[in-house]
Amino acid sequence: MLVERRRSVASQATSILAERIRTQLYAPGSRLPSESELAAELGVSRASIRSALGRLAAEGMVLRKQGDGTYVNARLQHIPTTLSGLWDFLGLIERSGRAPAIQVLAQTVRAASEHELEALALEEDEPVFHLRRVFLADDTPAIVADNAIPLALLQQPPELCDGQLPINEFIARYCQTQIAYGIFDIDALLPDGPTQALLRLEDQSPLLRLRQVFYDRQNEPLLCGSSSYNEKLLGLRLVQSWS
Amino acid sequence: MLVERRRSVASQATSILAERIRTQLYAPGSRLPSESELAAELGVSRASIRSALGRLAAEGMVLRKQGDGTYVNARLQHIPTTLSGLWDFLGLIERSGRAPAIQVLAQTVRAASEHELEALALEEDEPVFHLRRVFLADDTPAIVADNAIPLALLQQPPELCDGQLPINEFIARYCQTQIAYGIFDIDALLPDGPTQALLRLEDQSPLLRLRQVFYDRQNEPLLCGSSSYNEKLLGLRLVQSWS
DNA sequence: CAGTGGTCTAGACCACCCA
DNA sequence: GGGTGGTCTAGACCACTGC
Repeated sequence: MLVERRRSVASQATSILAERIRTQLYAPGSRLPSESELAAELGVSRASIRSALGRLAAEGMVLRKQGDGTYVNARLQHIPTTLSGLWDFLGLIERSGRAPAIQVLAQTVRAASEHELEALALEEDEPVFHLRRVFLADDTPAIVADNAIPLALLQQPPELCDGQLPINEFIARYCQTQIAYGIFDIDALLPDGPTQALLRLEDQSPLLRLRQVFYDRQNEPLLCGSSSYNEKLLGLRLVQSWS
Repeated sequence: MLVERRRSVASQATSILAERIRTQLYAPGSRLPSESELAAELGVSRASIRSALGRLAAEGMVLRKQGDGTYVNARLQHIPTTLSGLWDFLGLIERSGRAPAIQVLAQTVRAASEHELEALALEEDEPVFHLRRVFLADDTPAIVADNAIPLALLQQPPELCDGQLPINEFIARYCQTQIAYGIFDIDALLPDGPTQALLRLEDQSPLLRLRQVFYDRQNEPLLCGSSSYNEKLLGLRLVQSWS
């Protein structure tokens, strides 16, 4: 049953169960088979099944009741957003039911700003690769994202990089490394002139801003950036479950 | 070594390791003992140690490198906020280095608003218990929080309830149930007059707003509410780590 | 190569819920 | 009491890293 290589058994089990819930093979509100039954059916250990159910429970897709069973959450058929999904702008737009697209506005090399010098631990006057993009939802601008990467990390000439890539894939492809973690600051602000024009905002309605710094496994800064959301358009909805 | 009752071994191990990092017994940037060594030292299985390290890694406190070891994250000495910590306003203020306090502004029973009727799945004209509070950071108002609970859920006369309690303890104490999960919407908005006055805002600077609905294990709505942050004062900082 | 973290299993016991 | 999820253990093998 579970035979793919290179993908963990627990991860495959998660996908299978999520799919069964999505297709309502396990109907909303109904009780799933017990962990032992699922383990036997999929030919894996109960620990692997528990790992899979744990991930689904963390996303709110299922509710577990000790001594009773595991139930499909009937309230969450159309509300999937996790914290890690927050920075996946394309997925965010897609899940809102709109067609996502990326428009690259600028892809340049410039001196690092003061804030970038500190955040990226750079030497004075060290250049960064600056990527400015707009994420469109059904052709309507929804997010403006600016990202700066130390030029020294790029393994390719900047003009050859594909600015359409999601930022984690961009890093993986052109910096030959992986994002281990990120630190995010969320605040609210009134858009400046250019941002207001880019997002085609009529009034001065406030925006959500996400500023982020990503680090690799060696704890070296990879990227810092700032993204402004038109949250009227997208809506940031999270699920948080306890123990 | 690990002898407390009623608290899981993995949870106790998490506390022990977190404490060792906090007190720099494991210095910033240094490598922790291997999982097997920790398991032997604490007298628990490697699985329990891995569970503990997994939680610390999710919060960014340690970085794990396959084939190498687990390292104390030197960058995160003073940046602890997880998604679940976002709704713990007292802790949020405390971690920002200020003295937290709660001021109860209103503790009343009133008819449910239209939005509350739907969110809490109430019958027409059903009353709710409404709690309006301000969270102070060093005596400066930082957050205005409004919460509505179906009156039918309260096991005590509303005037006898202690409005100073954190909302999850309030629910546990007076509704005899527990929050299983919550759905949160984040947006940005300009404060209305009363809010602006309560938070003592001089200009019309935008606020972060968190709207939430909590559910219990039976998937019944427990509470809905809205909290406005003065994020200039507090700052919302999150850590997200991958795989 | 030896040692590390990553994955998985089989089996055990407990706390809890419901009939 | 029987079945469920919650916890924990011991042991195994793998993938990867650094020397």
